[in-house]
Amino acid sequence: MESSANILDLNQLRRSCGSCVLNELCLPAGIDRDDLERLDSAVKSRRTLEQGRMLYRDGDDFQALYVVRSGSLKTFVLNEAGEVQILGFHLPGEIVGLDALATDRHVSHAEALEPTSICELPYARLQQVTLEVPALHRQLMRVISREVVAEHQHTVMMGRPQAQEQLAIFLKNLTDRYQRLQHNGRTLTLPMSRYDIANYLGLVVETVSRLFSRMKEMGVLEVDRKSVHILRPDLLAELCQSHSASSARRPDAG
Amino acid sequence: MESSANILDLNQLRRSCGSCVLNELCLPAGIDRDDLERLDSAVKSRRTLEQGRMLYRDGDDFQALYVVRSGSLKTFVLNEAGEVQILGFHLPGEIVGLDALATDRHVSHAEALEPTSICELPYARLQQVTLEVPALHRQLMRVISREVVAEHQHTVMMGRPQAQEQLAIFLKNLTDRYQRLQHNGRTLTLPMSRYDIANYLGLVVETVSRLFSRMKEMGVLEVDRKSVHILRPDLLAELCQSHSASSARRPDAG
DNA sequence: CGCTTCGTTGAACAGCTTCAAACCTTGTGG
DNA sequence: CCACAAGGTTTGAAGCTGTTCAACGAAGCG
Repeated sequence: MESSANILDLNQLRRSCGSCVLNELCLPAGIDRDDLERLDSAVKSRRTLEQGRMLYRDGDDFQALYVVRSGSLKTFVLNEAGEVQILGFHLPGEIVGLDALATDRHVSHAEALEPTSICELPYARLQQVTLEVPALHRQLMRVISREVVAEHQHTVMMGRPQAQEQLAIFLKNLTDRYQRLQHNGRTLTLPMSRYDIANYLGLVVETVSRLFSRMKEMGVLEVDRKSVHILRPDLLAELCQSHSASSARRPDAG
Repeated sequence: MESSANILDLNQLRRSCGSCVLNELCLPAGIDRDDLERLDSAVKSRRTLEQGRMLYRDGDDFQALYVVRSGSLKTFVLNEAGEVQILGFHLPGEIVGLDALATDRHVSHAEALEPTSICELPYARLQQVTLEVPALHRQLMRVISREVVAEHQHTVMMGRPQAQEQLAIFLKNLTDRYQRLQHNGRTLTLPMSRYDIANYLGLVVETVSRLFSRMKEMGVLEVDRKSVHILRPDLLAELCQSHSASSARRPDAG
């Protein structure tokens, strides 16, 4: 097909599948090998994207849900003025495309942040299989619910009054997610730009850049462009806690 | 059961049902009267909450999904420091409880903002009915997807750099939602406090209060405590547009 | 090698937050 | 019924954090 296919590493794919939502879509639901193979052969189909390529756009017909196999995506919306708001970053094993279930059209954009391999789940076929394997329905709901909860975390992050806290939570969340992919939990290569991080957090790029520098000075981490090494996970965790004494403490406890 | 039941007005309930997700759960999916009645009798069960009462709490077992019939809810999470982050306000016809599908436990709180009537959908029974009426499965997915999209809108709102823009979008969104409930689209009674609004937008209460005052001075609206009357919907719509020339304009259009 | 984009740093500014006080509403108990 | 308490709301003044504007360096790409 195209040369970007060789970039993909088979071992990485195997690692990805181990933590793939597809896996969770089947295994814990008491599905036997027969059904699993039916699912596997029926709905899987691979697809690769170069950096910067769109998986889908706002307005596209809904065809499928997608699971990231390797690489990463960002999803975002544009307003009338052409301003971006990034909704999420999606790592291997994570699902995208749920936005289109409501109206049969996508209402956001999905773009590859790096060379990325995608597992496509044509919805018509997926629906058919969930009909034949009812336990899958429940599992699919679980996966979707996780997406809802993940967005809650994004909200919490954006709601923090201190930018440093926001970035700390962002980095902690990212390391946690990469750790599940059996990466070294302390070193990560950010697939997204500073602009993307800033936009995702509701900040400007200068602020994010300064915060990285400040955290470096504090000895929390080392940064060199896309590469981040967490020197003091304990300090990072502490920065995730609020240090402003006020801010929305709960009035009553029950 | 309890005296709060008389607060509920039958006409209002009828209005609510007209725009209820349950309605959309059935009608447009080509479900016949027979199936519809099966769904209706199987999953509906009413429940009322006084102001300040919890529908569910973080950690509660997952029992059911809930649809607001009348009144309103707020959902929120608490961090270790006891700080609140409000995730959403939920008006008649809207669904809550999806957060628990992933882990079979709720990971957020839901509290009544006013005397509120709830339609409970015990998940076990709902699942059974969706098994018998496959078209319902698709409809349920639509409803959930709408929830995802609604959270995207929350993200966009929080991502705006100007507080005034945030509040304008918030008010516009709220009037639009009440309008679908066949209320007068220009007058609304806010069920939530200024604190709640501020927290939802990631601001402090003083800022929200000042913004209301400023919008009043601008002739956009009239405010008296919980009561808000939109005098100039056109101006409000304009305030929803960004007036800061910069902020995340898209680099490329293709 | 020059161009463009991304990232970093500095200085000035603006807007939101913080702190403080007063007002109003609501509910409670004398 | 009124006084008081408690919480919600508004307004003012000061401070600070993040933004804006600007410049520069580094990396990626033709």
